[in-house]
Amino acid sequence: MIGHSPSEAARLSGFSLDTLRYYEKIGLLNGVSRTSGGRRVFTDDDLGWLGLFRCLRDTGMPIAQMCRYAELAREGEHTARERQELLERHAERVEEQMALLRRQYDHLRDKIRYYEGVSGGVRAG
Amino acid sequence: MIGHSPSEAARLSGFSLDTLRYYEKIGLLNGVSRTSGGRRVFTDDDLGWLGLFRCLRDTGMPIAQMCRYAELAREGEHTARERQELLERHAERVEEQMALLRRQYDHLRDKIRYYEGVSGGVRAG
DNA sequence: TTCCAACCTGGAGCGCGCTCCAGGTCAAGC
DNA sequence: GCTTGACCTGGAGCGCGCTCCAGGTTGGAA
Repeated sequence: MIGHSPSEAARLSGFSLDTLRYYEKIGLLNGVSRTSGGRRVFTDDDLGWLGLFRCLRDTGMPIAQMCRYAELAREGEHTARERQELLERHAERVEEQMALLRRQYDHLRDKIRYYEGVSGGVRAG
Repeated sequence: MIGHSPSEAARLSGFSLDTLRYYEKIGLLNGVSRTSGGRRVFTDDDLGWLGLFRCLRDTGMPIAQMCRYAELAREGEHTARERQELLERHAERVEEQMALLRRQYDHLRDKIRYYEGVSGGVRAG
């Protein structure tokens, strides 16, 4: 539970320093503690949140929705169901996203296969 | 080989009218023919290109790179190898993208599973 | 004590990919 | 001929998610 410096938090989370500050500024990251000199100290719990944000961002969740989730979590245990539903709906969108990505990847592979064949008669690129 | 109206092209390609015009403006879509009155007529070949652009966009290729590809295609058959390599490199990035997406999806599902368990002791959201 | 790298703040700026708008033209149906 | 809706152009504007900047502070090492 020793704190982490901003640069350490950046390294561990994969977010830039500016992004960490930005996340705090918009209220996504809440209550990050400070040294007496005013410098941020990230706890393991903060890093846990950052890990979640990393997951949600990588799967395409808009920041506004992550803010909503974080806010719910701050409101306490009685919002657990709503948070769960939020994540569930997101997971469903991710599934669609994965399906689309796979379909288009297959198209792309087909296209490449045309090029691998004899070099004649390829249309539309 | 009958031409398609702009709105038809939009419907068939899934791009908006504005996007079709934008793609032509930046030179991604090239040489779209016109009626005597100045209105666009999209050929099946144009739609083929739009289908490719749809595939590439859905898989996250930046527009600049699609422009590069289209330009190469215009230069003729001798750029076939370079185009193939461009697509191949893109396909590899898509594979990484899919792997990341799956990993993060699994994390997300883990997270949801915590909520499905008893409602106690959940950290970081 | 002095140095310097890491950190702080508020706010402006940016890159991307569209999206919207004003003001005008075209053409099919009545 | 008139209406109406689809279309045209050039250019401004937007939403997102950062990213950068200026100018100042902090704090550990030499």
